[in-house]
Amino acid sequence: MPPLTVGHLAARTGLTVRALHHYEAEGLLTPDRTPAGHRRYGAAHAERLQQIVSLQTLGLSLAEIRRALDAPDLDPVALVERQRVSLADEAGRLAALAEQLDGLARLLRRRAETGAPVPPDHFLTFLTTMSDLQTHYTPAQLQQLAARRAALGDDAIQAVEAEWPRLFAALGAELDAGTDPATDAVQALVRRWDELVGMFTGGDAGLERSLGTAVDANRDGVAAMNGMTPDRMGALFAYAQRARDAR
Amino acid sequence: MPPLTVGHLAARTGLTVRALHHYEAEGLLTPDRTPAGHRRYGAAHAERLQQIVSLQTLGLSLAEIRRALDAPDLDPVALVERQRVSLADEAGRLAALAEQLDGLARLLRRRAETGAPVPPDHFLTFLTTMSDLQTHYTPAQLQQLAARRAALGDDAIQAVEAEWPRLFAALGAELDAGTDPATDAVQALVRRWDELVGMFTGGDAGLERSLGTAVDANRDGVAAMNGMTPDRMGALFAYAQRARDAR
DNA sequence: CGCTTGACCTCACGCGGCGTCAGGTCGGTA
DNA sequence: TACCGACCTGACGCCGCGTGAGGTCAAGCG
Repeated sequence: MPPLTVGHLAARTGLTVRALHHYEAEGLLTPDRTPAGHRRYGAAHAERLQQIVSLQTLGLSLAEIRRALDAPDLDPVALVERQRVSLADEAGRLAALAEQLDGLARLLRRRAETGAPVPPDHFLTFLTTMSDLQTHYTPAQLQQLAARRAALGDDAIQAVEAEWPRLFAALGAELDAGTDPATDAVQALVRRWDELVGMFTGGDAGLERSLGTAVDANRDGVAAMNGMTPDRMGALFAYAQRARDAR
Repeated sequence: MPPLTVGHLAARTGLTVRALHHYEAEGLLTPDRTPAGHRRYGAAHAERLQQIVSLQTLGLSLAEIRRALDAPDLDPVALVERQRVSLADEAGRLAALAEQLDGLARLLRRRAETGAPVPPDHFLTFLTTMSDLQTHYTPAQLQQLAARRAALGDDAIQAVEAEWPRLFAALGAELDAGTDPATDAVQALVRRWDELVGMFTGGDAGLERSLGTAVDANRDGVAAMNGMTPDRMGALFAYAQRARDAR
């Protein structure tokens, strides 16, 4: 097999001519030259290129690849471990993002189904509220929440989230009627409230605390997301707390 | 609350002064100015900044954010859906990468345990072989493989991968001894071989075919990864095939 | 031989989201 | 009034190439 021109090597590897030029400029892969200055890539070059591409798929930068290829004391274990760590970080970031997007999508679906689509300006309020809520959780907690949701399954989540508005409405009705919080009916509603929270947190006390402070710090946004005024929501929360205290 | 200076707004939001300058240069957030030209950010600016940051966490570029904030007809559903799709792509890419890194890590561990650590030059061969192997699978198949492994659990994988060298050794011994492939002992070994492959593919015929072509196309590398010469591996494969034909 | 066509060459800017100087001005305090 | 820190603008750098611009080389055809 005679040496290849850049174009042919590019075609074979699926890379671009420009990329090969770039690798040369970076000192990664230096081909031979014809008298007129055209590049010639032999078998050894092709092999080195394979290694470059492989290391690239592992997420190494070109500078790191150069160091790795030029260092004869390359430590495979350390290299792979480093990449695994940075990959894990990246995966965590993506998971948090997915968490947020899924939450947002669920919220939008719910509103669309109940005939109350989210207008653009409210949407941005929701969005910032959700972002703010997330800042109250540690990355580990976010992963925990995602795992929890995965365990519950999409349908169960849908059901739970659809139940919240109904629960708030029912409790609000009792509040307006002036029902004593110690009444069985109110007690049942509040127990269900705590159950729903429990499904979300999986009973983890740390998560429950984080949820509490997150909601406290974003009362207005949370109220808007549930279609209530902040005052109304405050009253509902207080009423529920009185019911809990009563038992 | 009086208007904030850049420095104070930066401190409050955790952004940098430079970032705020940049947002202004991009037309995203234009504060008021004092007579001397210093920036003043009021409540409205802070709110808009929140929205900018939120949209950024969703993975929008600054240009996209500007369009989203300036367009009064912003469609939340479409926006969230778009981001979810691109996120899914990204997650798929990461999963494939994780697959590769985990495979590599397992390989390295296995060699370290058997007292045959991987030297740097061999490591690069392994690496390119693994990359090449992956090109024979579709992204969907790679996710399938990852799921399969997750289902099996780490320990089972360890066990399976530790068994391959023993199996090859045992079969090689029979081959060298000239044992008839129809013999019970050989038949048992080859059945175990097929079982191990089955654990990997989950019995999926498409996956099995892909595995076959992938290995065929990378005999040399696969042989090296298993500590054999290509010839030796070819002989072993042929011997196993004769055993299968015999039943 | 010259002409055309396509592949090759080098040089250089562009992208995205800022980080990071450099060199000068403003505001509040000693 | 002098000083310090915070502010200002302008400009380059990063990374992995994409994408021209403008010129040269190689090969086939008449």
